[in-house]
Amino acid sequence: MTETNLPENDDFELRSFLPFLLNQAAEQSSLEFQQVYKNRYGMLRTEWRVLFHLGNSGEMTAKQIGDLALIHKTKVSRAVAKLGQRRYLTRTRDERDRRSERLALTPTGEAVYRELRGIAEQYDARMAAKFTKGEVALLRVMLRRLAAME
Amino acid sequence: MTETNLPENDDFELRSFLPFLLNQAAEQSSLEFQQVYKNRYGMLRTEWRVLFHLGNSGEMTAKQIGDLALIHKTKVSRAVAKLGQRRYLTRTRDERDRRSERLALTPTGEAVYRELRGIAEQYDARMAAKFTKGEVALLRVMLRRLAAME
DNA sequence: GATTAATAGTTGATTTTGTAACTAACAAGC
DNA sequence: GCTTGTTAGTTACAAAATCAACTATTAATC
Repeated sequence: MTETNLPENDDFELRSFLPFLLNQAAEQSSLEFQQVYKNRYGMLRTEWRVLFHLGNSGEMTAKQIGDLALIHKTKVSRAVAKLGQRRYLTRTRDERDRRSERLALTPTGEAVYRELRGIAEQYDARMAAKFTKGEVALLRVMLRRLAAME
Repeated sequence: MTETNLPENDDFELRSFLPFLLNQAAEQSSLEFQQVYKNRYGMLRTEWRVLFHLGNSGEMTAKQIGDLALIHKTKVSRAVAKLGQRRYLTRTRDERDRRSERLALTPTGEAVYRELRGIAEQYDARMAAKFTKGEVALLRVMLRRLAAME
Protein backbone atom coordinates (compact mmCIF):
# COMPACT_ATOMS: atom_id res chain seq x y z
CA MET A 1 0.00 0.00 0.00
CA THR A 2 2.41 2.74 1.08
CA GLU A 3 5.31 2.17 -1.21
CA THR A 4 5.74 5.85 -1.68
CA ASN A 5 8.61 6.32 0.73
CA LEU A 6 10.53 3.37 -0.64
CA PRO A 7 13.59 3.84 -2.82
CA GLU A 8 11.56 3.38 -6.00
CA ASN A 9 12.36 0.06 -7.54
CA ASP A 10 14.37 1.93 -10.15
CA ASP A 11 15.55 -0.41 -12.84
CA PHE A 12 17.11 -2.87 -10.49
CA GLU A 13 15.51 -6.25 -10.35
CA LEU A 14 16.63 -8.64 -7.66
CA ARG A 15 15.26 -11.48 -9.71
CA SER A 16 17.76 -10.65 -12.44
CA PHE A 17 20.76 -10.08 -10.24
CA LEU A 18 23.32 -12.65 -11.33
CA PRO A 19 24.76 -13.71 -7.98
CA PHE A 20 21.21 -14.13 -6.71
CA LEU A 21 20.13 -16.13 -9.73
CA LEU A 22 23.24 -18.27 -9.62
CA ASN A 23 22.66 -18.98 -5.98
CA GLN A 24 19.01 -19.91 -6.46
CA ALA A 25 19.80 -22.16 -9.40
CA ALA A 26 22.70 -23.82 -7.61
CA GLU A 27 20.65 -24.31 -4.47
CA GLN A 28 17.74 -25.78 -6.34
CA SER A 29 19.88 -28.06 -8.45
CA SER A 30 21.80 -29.54 -5.57
CA LEU A 31 18.77 -29.98 -3.34
CA GLU A 32 17.24 -32.97 -5.05
CA PHE A 33 20.53 -34.73 -5.60
CA GLN A 34 21.53 -34.11 -2.02
CA GLN A 35 18.69 -36.33 -0.89
CA VAL A 36 20.34 -39.25 -2.65
CA TYR A 37 23.79 -39.19 -1.12
CA LYS A 38 22.49 -37.93 2.18
CA ASN A 39 19.59 -40.27 2.77
CA ARG A 40 20.99 -43.29 1.00
CA TYR A 41 24.60 -43.11 2.14
CA GLY A 42 24.55 -40.65 5.01
CA MET A 43 27.16 -38.60 3.22
CA LEU A 44 27.83 -34.90 3.50
CA ARG A 45 28.23 -32.72 0.47
CA THR A 46 31.98 -32.45 0.83
CA GLU A 47 32.25 -36.20 1.24
CA TRP A 48 30.31 -36.75 -1.94
CA ARG A 49 32.52 -34.29 -3.76
CA VAL A 50 35.73 -35.92 -2.56
CA LEU A 51 34.41 -39.35 -3.49
CA PHE A 52 33.46 -38.01 -6.86
CA HIS A 53 36.85 -36.55 -7.59
CA LEU A 54 38.58 -39.74 -6.58
CA GLY A 55 36.25 -41.86 -8.67
CA ASN A 56 36.67 -39.53 -11.57
CA SER A 57 40.36 -38.88 -11.54
CA GLY A 58 41.76 -41.88 -9.69
CA GLU A 59 44.47 -41.74 -7.06
CA MET A 60 44.94 -38.25 -5.65
CA THR A 61 46.20 -36.50 -2.55
CA ALA A 62 43.95 -34.43 -0.30
CA LYS A 63 45.79 -31.36 -1.47
CA GLN A 64 45.07 -32.07 -5.11
CA ILE A 65 41.38 -32.61 -4.44
CA GLY A 66 41.14 -29.39 -2.48
CA ASP A 67 42.86 -27.39 -5.20
CA LEU A 68 40.76 -28.86 -7.95
CA ALA A 69 37.40 -28.55 -6.25
CA LEU A 70 38.12 -25.34 -4.38
CA ILE A 71 37.44 -27.00 -1.03
CA HIS A 72 39.32 -25.87 2.05
CA LYS A 73 41.86 -28.33 3.38
CA THR A 74 40.14 -28.76 6.73
CA LYS A 75 36.94 -29.78 5.01
CA VAL A 76 38.82 -32.19 2.77
CA SER A 77 40.63 -33.58 5.78
CA ARG A 78 37.41 -34.31 7.62
CA ALA A 79 35.70 -35.74 4.56
CA VAL A 80 38.66 -38.03 3.88
CA ALA A 81 38.63 -39.16 7.50
CA LYS A 82 34.97 -40.12 7.30
CA LEU A 83 35.27 -41.81 3.93
CA GLY A 84 38.21 -43.75 5.34
CA GLN A 85 36.20 -44.87 8.36
CA ARG A 86 33.51 -46.19 6.05
CA ARG A 87 36.11 -48.06 4.03
CA TYR A 88 35.32 -46.13 0.90
CA LEU A 89 38.96 -45.23 0.42
CA THR A 90 42.45 -46.24 1.47
CA ARG A 91 45.21 -43.90 2.54
CA THR A 92 48.79 -44.69 1.65
CA ARG A 93 51.65 -42.53 2.82
CA ASP A 94 53.55 -41.22 -0.16
CA GLU A 95 57.16 -42.32 0.33
CA ARG A 96 58.45 -39.61 -1.95
CA ASP A 97 56.83 -36.93 0.18
CA ARG A 98 55.91 -38.35 3.51
CA ARG A 99 53.73 -35.36 4.36
CA SER A 100 51.04 -36.42 1.95
CA GLU A 101 48.92 -39.50 1.42
CA ARG A 102 47.80 -41.10 -1.80
CA LEU A 103 44.06 -41.64 -1.60
CA ALA A 104 42.28 -44.29 -3.63
CA LEU A 105 38.78 -45.72 -3.63
CA THR A 106 38.23 -49.25 -2.37
CA PRO A 107 35.95 -51.56 -4.39
CA THR A 108 33.16 -50.49 -2.03
CA GLY A 109 33.94 -46.85 -2.63
CA GLU A 110 34.01 -47.40 -6.35
CA ALA A 111 30.64 -49.12 -6.25
CA VAL A 112 29.12 -46.20 -4.40
CA TYR A 113 30.80 -43.78 -6.75
CA ARG A 114 29.47 -45.60 -9.77
CA GLU A 115 25.92 -45.61 -8.49
CA LEU A 116 25.98 -41.96 -7.56
CA ARG A 117 27.64 -41.05 -10.82
CA GLY A 118 24.87 -42.81 -12.71
CA ILE A 119 22.26 -40.83 -10.86
CA ALA A 120 24.23 -37.66 -11.37
CA GLU A 121 24.39 -38.27 -15.10
CA GLN A 122 20.66 -38.76 -15.30
CA TYR A 123 20.15 -35.65 -13.27
CA ASP A 124 22.48 -33.62 -15.45
CA ALA A 125 20.70 -34.89 -18.53
CA ARG A 126 17.34 -33.92 -17.13
CA MET A 127 18.55 -30.40 -16.44
CA ALA A 128 20.13 -30.12 -19.87
CA ALA A 129 16.90 -31.32 -21.47
CA LYS A 130 15.27 -28.05 -20.53
CA PHE A 131 17.27 -26.34 -23.25
CA THR A 132 18.75 -26.92 -26.67
CA LYS A 133 22.17 -28.51 -27.02
CA GLY A 134 23.65 -25.22 -28.08
CA GLU A 135 22.18 -23.39 -25.14
CA VAL A 136 23.53 -25.94 -22.67
CA ALA A 137 26.96 -25.79 -24.23
CA LEU A 138 26.95 -22.02 -23.91
CA LEU A 139 25.69 -22.25 -20.36
CA ARG A 140 28.57 -24.51 -19.38
CA VAL A 141 31.09 -22.19 -20.97
CA MET A 142 29.64 -19.19 -19.19
CA LEU A 143 29.45 -20.87 -15.84
CA ARG A 144 33.00 -22.06 -16.16
CA ARG A 145 34.12 -18.55 -16.94
CA LEU A 146 32.15 -17.11 -14.03
CA ALA A 147 33.68 -19.68 -11.73
CA ALA A 148 37.02 -18.34 -12.96
CA MET A 149 38.10 -21.79 -13.87
CA GLU A 150 39.49 -20.38 -17.06
CA MET B 1 50.61 -43.22 -13.29
CA THR B 2 48.60 -46.40 -12.65
CA GLU B 3 45.20 -45.42 -13.89
CA THR B 4 44.64 -48.82 -15.39
CA ASN B 5 42.41 -50.27 -12.67
CA LEU B 6 40.20 -47.23 -12.49
CA PRO B 7 36.66 -47.11 -13.83
CA GLU B 8 37.79 -45.49 -17.07
CA ASN B 9 36.77 -41.88 -17.19
CA ASP B 10 34.03 -42.80 -19.62
CA ASP B 11 32.36 -39.73 -21.04
CA PHE B 12 31.52 -38.16 -17.75
CA GLU B 13 33.27 -34.97 -16.82
CA LEU B 14 32.83 -33.58 -13.34
CA ARG B 15 33.93 -30.20 -14.60
CA SER B 16 30.92 -30.14 -16.88
CA PHE B 17 28.38 -31.43 -14.39
CA LEU B 18 25.79 -28.68 -14.13
CA PRO B 19 25.13 -28.72 -10.37
CA PHE B 20 28.88 -28.62 -9.83
CA LEU B 21 29.38 -25.74 -12.26
CA LEU B 22 26.45 -23.82 -10.85
CA ASN B 23 27.80 -24.24 -7.37
CA GLN B 24 31.30 -23.10 -8.30
CA ALA B 25 30.00 -20.08 -10.17
CA ALA B 26 27.60 -19.12 -7.38
CA GLU B 27 30.28 -19.56 -4.75
CA GLN B 28 32.79 -17.51 -6.69
CA SER B 29 30.34 -14.75 -7.46
CA SER B 30 29.27 -14.26 -3.86
CA LEU B 31 32.74 -14.43 -2.39
CA GLU B 32 34.01 -11.01 -3.36
CA PHE B 33 30.78 -9.29 -2.55
CA GLN B 34 30.63 -11.01 0.81
CA GLN B 35 33.67 -9.03 1.88
CA VAL B 36 31.69 -5.83 1.50
CA TYR B 37 28.70 -6.55 3.70
CA LYS B 38 30.74 -8.64 6.08
CA ASN B 39 33.65 -6.33 6.69
CA ARG B 40 31.85 -3.05 6.27
CA TYR B 41 28.62 -3.82 8.09
CA GLY B 42 29.37 -7.01 9.99
CA MET B 43 26.45 -8.68 8.28
CA LEU B 44 25.91 -12.33 7.58
CA ARG B 45 24.87 -13.59 4.18
CA THR B 46 21.33 -14.28 5.30
CA GLU B 47 21.09 -10.82 6.84
CA TRP B 48 22.21 -9.22 3.63
CA ARG B 49 19.71 -11.25 1.66
CA VAL B 50 16.84 -10.31 3.96
CA LEU B 51 17.82 -6.66 3.82
CA PHE B 52 18.01 -6.88 0.09
CA HIS B 53 14.56 -8.36 -0.31
CA LEU B 54 13.05 -5.76 1.97
CA GLY B 55 14.78 -2.93 0.17
CA ASN B 56 13.73 -4.31 -3.14
CA SER B 57 10.16 -5.31 -2.50
CA GLY B 58 9.18 -3.10 0.43
CA GLU B 59 7.18 -4.29 3.38
CA MET B 60 7.14 -8.07 3.73
CA THR B 61 6.67 -10.75 6.37
CA ALA B 62 9.42 -13.14 7.37
CA LYS B 63 7.44 -15.92 5.77
CA GLN B 64 7.29 -14.15 2.44
CA ILE B 65 11.00 -13.49 2.42
CA GLY B 66 11.78 -17.09 3.25
CA ASP B 67 9.53 -18.41 0.51
CA LEU B 68 10.89 -16.03 -2.07
CA ALA B 69 14.55 -16.47 -1.29
CA LEU B 70 14.42 -20.15 -0.36
CA ILE B 71 15.77 -19.44 3.12
CA HIS B 72 14.68 -21.55 6.07
CA LYS B 73 12.47 -19.81 8.60
CA THR B 74 14.92 -20.19 11.48
CA LYS B 75 17.59 -18.45 9.44
CA VAL B 76 15.18 -15.68 8.50
CA SER B 77 14.08 -15.34 12.10
CA ARG B 78 17.61 -14.86 13.36
CA ALA B 79 18.52 -12.51 10.56
CA VAL B 80 15.44 -10.38 11.21
CA ALA B 81 16.25 -10.30 14.92
CA LYS B 82 19.74 -9.01 14.22
CA LEU B 83 18.64 -6.46 11.64
CA GLY B 84 16.06 -5.28 14.17
CA GLN B 85 18.68 -4.88 16.88
CA ARG B 86 20.74 -2.74 14.54
CA ARG B 87 17.68 -0.62 13.77
CA TYR B 88 17.80 -1.51 10.12
CA LEU B 89 14.17 -2.56 10.19
CA THR B 90 10.98 -2.21 12.21
CA ARG B 91 8.60 -5.01 13.11
CA THR B 92 4.89 -4.35 13.26
CA ARG B 93 2.43 -7.00 14.31
CA ASP B 94 -0.05 -7.62 11.55
CA GLU B 95 -3.46 -7.06 13.10
CA ARG B 96 -5.16 -9.17 10.44
CA ASP B 97 -3.05 -12.16 11.32
CA ARG B 98 -1.40 -11.62 14.63
CA ARG B 99 1.03 -14.50 14.08
CA SER B 100 3.04 -12.56 11.57
CA GLU B 101 4.87 -9.26 11.53
CA ARG B 102 5.15 -6.73 8.78
CA LEU B 103 8.83 -5.90 8.32
CA ALA B 104 10.03 -2.63 6.84
CA LEU B 105 13.39 -0.92 6.53
CA THR B 106 14.14 2.13 8.63
CA PRO B 107 15.86 5.12 6.99
CA THR B 108 19.13 3.68 8.28
CA GLY B 109 18.33 0.31 6.79
CA GLU B 110 17.41 1.91 3.51
CA ALA B 111 20.66 3.82 3.41
CA VAL B 112 22.63 0.63 3.94
CA TYR B 113 20.50 -1.14 1.38
CA ARG B 114 21.09 1.58 -1.16
CA GLU B 115 24.82 1.55 -0.73
CA LEU B 116 25.04 -2.21 -0.98
CA ARG B 117 22.69 -2.27 -3.91
CA GLY B 118 24.91 0.18 -5.73
CA ILE B 119 27.90 -2.03 -5.22
CA ALA B 120 25.86 -5.05 -6.22
CA GLU B 121 24.85 -3.37 -9.44
CA GLN B 122 28.45 -2.61 -10.32
CA TYR B 123 29.35 -6.16 -9.51
CA ASP B 124 26.54 -7.51 -11.64
CA ALA B 125 27.63 -5.29 -14.49
CA ARG B 126 31.20 -6.50 -14.21
CA MET B 127 30.05 -10.10 -14.41
CA ALA B 128 27.78 -9.36 -17.35
CA ALA B 129 30.62 -7.61 -19.14
CA LYS B 130 32.34 -10.93 -19.61
CA PHE B 131 29.76 -11.77 -22.26
CA THR B 132 27.63 -10.22 -24.98
CA LYS B 133 24.27 -8.73 -24.10
CA GLY B 134 22.49 -11.60 -25.81
CA GLU B 135 24.48 -14.18 -23.92
CA VAL B 136 23.74 -12.57 -20.59
CA ALA B 137 20.04 -12.34 -21.39
CA LEU B 138 20.01 -16.02 -22.24
CA LEU B 139 21.98 -16.85 -19.11
CA ARG B 140 19.43 -15.09 -16.92
CA VAL B 141 16.57 -16.90 -18.59
CA MET B 142 18.27 -20.26 -18.17
CA LEU B 143 19.19 -19.67 -14.56
CA ARG B 144 15.68 -18.57 -13.78
CA ARG B 145 14.32 -21.71 -15.34
CA LEU B 146 16.82 -23.89 -13.48
CA ALA B 147 15.86 -22.22 -10.23
CA ALA B 148 12.33 -23.30 -11.12
CA MET B 149 11.17 -19.75 -10.70
CA GLU B 150 9.11 -20.22 -13.82
C1' DG C 1 -18.25 -23.40 19.93
C1' DA C 2 -15.04 -26.96 21.32
C1' DT C 3 -11.50 -29.80 19.31
C1' DT C 4 -8.12 -30.65 16.04
C1' DA C 5 -5.03 -29.30 12.53
C1' DA C 6 -2.19 -25.95 10.42
C1' DT C 7 0.76 -21.80 10.26
C1' DA C 8 4.22 -17.77 11.72
C1' DG C 9 7.75 -17.36 14.27
C1' DT C 10 11.10 -18.41 18.16
C1' DT C 11 14.32 -21.00 20.93
C1' DG C 12 17.63 -24.70 22.43
C1' DA C 13 20.36 -28.70 21.28
C1' DT C 14 23.10 -30.85 17.82
C1' DT C 15 25.88 -30.79 13.67
C1' DT C 16 28.73 -28.68 10.44
C1' DT C 17 31.75 -25.12 9.04
C1' DG C 18 35.41 -21.66 9.49
C1' DT C 19 39.57 -19.84 11.77
C1' DA C 20 43.94 -20.44 14.01
C1' DA C 21 47.21 -22.75 15.81
C1' DC C 22 49.61 -26.87 15.61
C1' DT C 23 52.73 -31.22 14.03
C1' DA C 24 55.50 -33.43 10.80
C1' DA C 25 58.02 -33.40 6.76
C1' DC C 26 60.48 -31.12 3.21
C1' DA C 27 63.29 -27.19 0.88
C1' DA C 28 66.51 -23.28 0.65
C1' DG C 29 70.12 -20.41 2.11
C1' DC C 30 73.95 -19.81 4.38
C1' DG D 1 74.35 -29.38 8.74
C1' DC D 2 71.65 -26.01 10.88
C1' DT D 3 68.50 -22.20 10.90
C1' DT D 4 64.44 -20.31 8.34
C1' DG D 5 60.61 -20.81 5.52
C1' DT D 6 57.10 -23.59 3.28
C1' DT D 7 53.81 -27.24 2.69
C1' DA D 8 50.37 -31.40 3.79
C1' DG D 9 47.45 -32.44 6.92
C1' DT D 10 45.21 -32.44 11.65
C1' DT D 11 43.01 -30.60 15.67
C1' DA D 12 40.81 -27.25 19.01
C1' DC D 13 37.86 -23.66 19.49
C1' DA D 14 34.45 -20.29 17.81
C1' DA D 15 30.77 -19.19 14.56
C1' DA D 16 26.98 -20.56 11.91
C1' DA D 17 23.59 -23.80 10.01
C1' DT D 18 20.39 -27.49 10.78
C1' DC D 19 16.89 -29.95 13.30
C1' DA D 20 13.32 -30.59 16.74
C1' DA D 21 10.43 -28.93 19.91
C1' DC D 22 7.91 -25.11 21.47
C1' DT D 23 4.36 -20.79 21.81
C1' DA D 24 0.83 -18.14 19.93
C1' DT D 25 -2.55 -17.56 16.66
C1' DT D 26 -5.64 -18.83 12.98
C1' DA D 27 -8.41 -22.16 10.16
C1' DA D 28 -11.12 -26.36 9.70
C1' DT D 29 -14.16 -29.95 11.30
C1' DC D 30 -17.55 -31.85 13.72
